[in-house]
Amino acid sequence: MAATRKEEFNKKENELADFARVISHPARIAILKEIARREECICGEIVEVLPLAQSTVSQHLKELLKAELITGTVDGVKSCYCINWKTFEKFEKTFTEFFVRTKVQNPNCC
Amino acid sequence: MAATRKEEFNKKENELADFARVISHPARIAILKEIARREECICGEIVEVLPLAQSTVSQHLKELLKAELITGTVDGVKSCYCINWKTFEKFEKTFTEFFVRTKVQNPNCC
DNA sequence: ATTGTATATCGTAAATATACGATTGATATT
DNA sequence: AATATCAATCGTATATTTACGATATACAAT
Repeated sequence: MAATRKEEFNKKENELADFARVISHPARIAILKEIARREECICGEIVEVLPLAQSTVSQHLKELLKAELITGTVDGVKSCYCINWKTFEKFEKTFTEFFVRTKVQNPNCC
Repeated sequence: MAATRKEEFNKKENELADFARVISHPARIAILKEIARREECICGEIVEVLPLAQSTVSQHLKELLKAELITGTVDGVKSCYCINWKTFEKFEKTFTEFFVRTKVQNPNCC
């Protein structure tokens, strides 16, 4: 790239694109599902389940934290992760809105 | 990377991740919205509206075609693009299912 | 036939993402 | 205090993505 042109698009478009990027890797989806399934997960449990090195899982967790899709708390030497349901709902709403609004734009659809 | 490990994740996870990747750039979202709004778009109209070079828009269109989110037909010297609503619905369903199922996994949520 | 127009493709540069091993830091155990 | 364990971070290699200009191709208009 010369330089990204993302700033030239509007906020909604960038927000949806950013949200999509967060879940655009199967590892991050698997991590989210695992944490949701267990209610809360220590990092080691996630590493055990995923076919990736510990450092790679840690990187993916960092991405999810940055997006605030999960929260992380230190429990002694371990790290415990939970889904941040508030953000999770926000993601869901943003995607749903995109799909619904885009369809509505086109009166002949469906 | 050494080599991607995506094959090691299951089909559903990879499908959702792939779908997310397609809409993980604001230009592609803007293109989809523009096509939906106009019902059908010739390439030039999209290029006019987007803050990107013609060749870059063409690349994004190719991505959307590859994902079958749009269809493209040649009309003389011009190219006309439409939303492929069938795939569009499939995307919507896949995202919705992910959000709903992940929430259901966690009985204490909401 | 020549010229113009629209768009896809090619080549390339640079940014970003993904993955891993090694290291670090912090706590827990002995 | 010494050692073990867990997880974050660093450094690095490589793959992928994004962007553009230049070029090629195909049709339209003159």
